[in-house]
Amino acid sequence: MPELPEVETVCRGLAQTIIGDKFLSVTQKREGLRTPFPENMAAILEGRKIKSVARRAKYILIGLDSDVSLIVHLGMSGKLVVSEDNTIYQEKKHDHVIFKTSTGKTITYNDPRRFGLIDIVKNSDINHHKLFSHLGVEPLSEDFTSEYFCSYIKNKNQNIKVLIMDQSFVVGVGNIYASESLFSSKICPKRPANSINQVEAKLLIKEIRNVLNAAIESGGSTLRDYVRSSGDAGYFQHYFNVYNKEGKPCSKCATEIVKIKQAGRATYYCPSCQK
DNA sequence: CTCCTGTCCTGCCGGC
DNA sequence: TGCCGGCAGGACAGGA
Repeated sequence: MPELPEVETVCRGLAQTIIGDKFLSVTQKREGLRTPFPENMAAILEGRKIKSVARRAKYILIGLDSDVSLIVHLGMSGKLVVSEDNTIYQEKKHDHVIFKTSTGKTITYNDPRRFGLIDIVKNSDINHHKLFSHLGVEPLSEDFTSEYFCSYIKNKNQNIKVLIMDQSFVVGVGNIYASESLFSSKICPKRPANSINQVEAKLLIKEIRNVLNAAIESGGSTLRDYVRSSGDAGYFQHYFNVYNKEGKPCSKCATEIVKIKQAGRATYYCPSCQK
């Protein structure tokens, strides 16, 4: 999926284009995705004005004037694309929900693998919502400190790479940025989490933020099918140091990048730089 | 508890 | 050329 930078990019794109619009019509082409769509979704949304667009973890929160929020998660392959030109909507394969707004925009939720989800929650209930209650700290917030890091990992024997992808520890870091930030920190992804000392924790926090911020600056990464809400591709993938680079020379020391599997997911690292 | 595996679904790529 | 296995940016349940 889109990881934090991609979701952030989509949110910023949406915020610039759809705030102030009203939902005119909502058409769903199926009953749901990973979970069923909310009951009466169209009735709840139609006529409502969009007040805000925000991100929590990898969730997009579209706040409405009825004090509820539309929650959208893009899963692995979801896209939320806005077209602004008031033209007739042309259905594409895997368009699951089509939102039309009062200013002639069409927002389509397209998701081939259907791992995403859409829900509607009262704003006052968001933090208690099943999807949100277990979430850890935002990596770009001040809550992600080395004290938090070190106390969390105390009894964790889990690989550090798997841990930084765990959304109950820190949110938004997915498979790409986990490998990339460990490379920048010179930390081997196979290290048990509780072997990370405070100096390394500080460095890793810094590098996670650097990598995420750099990716946001670049408009996210575009692999197979992620596109920004404008429909434009991001270009952070050109700056990958290790992700998808198996067998290629390390940018720092020219050692071949290695690919391993951890918790069922591919991990890329430089066996020479990362200790 | 902690940690790992399997699973949801479609599409794409590489190997044969 | 075509078929097939494996893999893909996530997250959850369930089991060891």
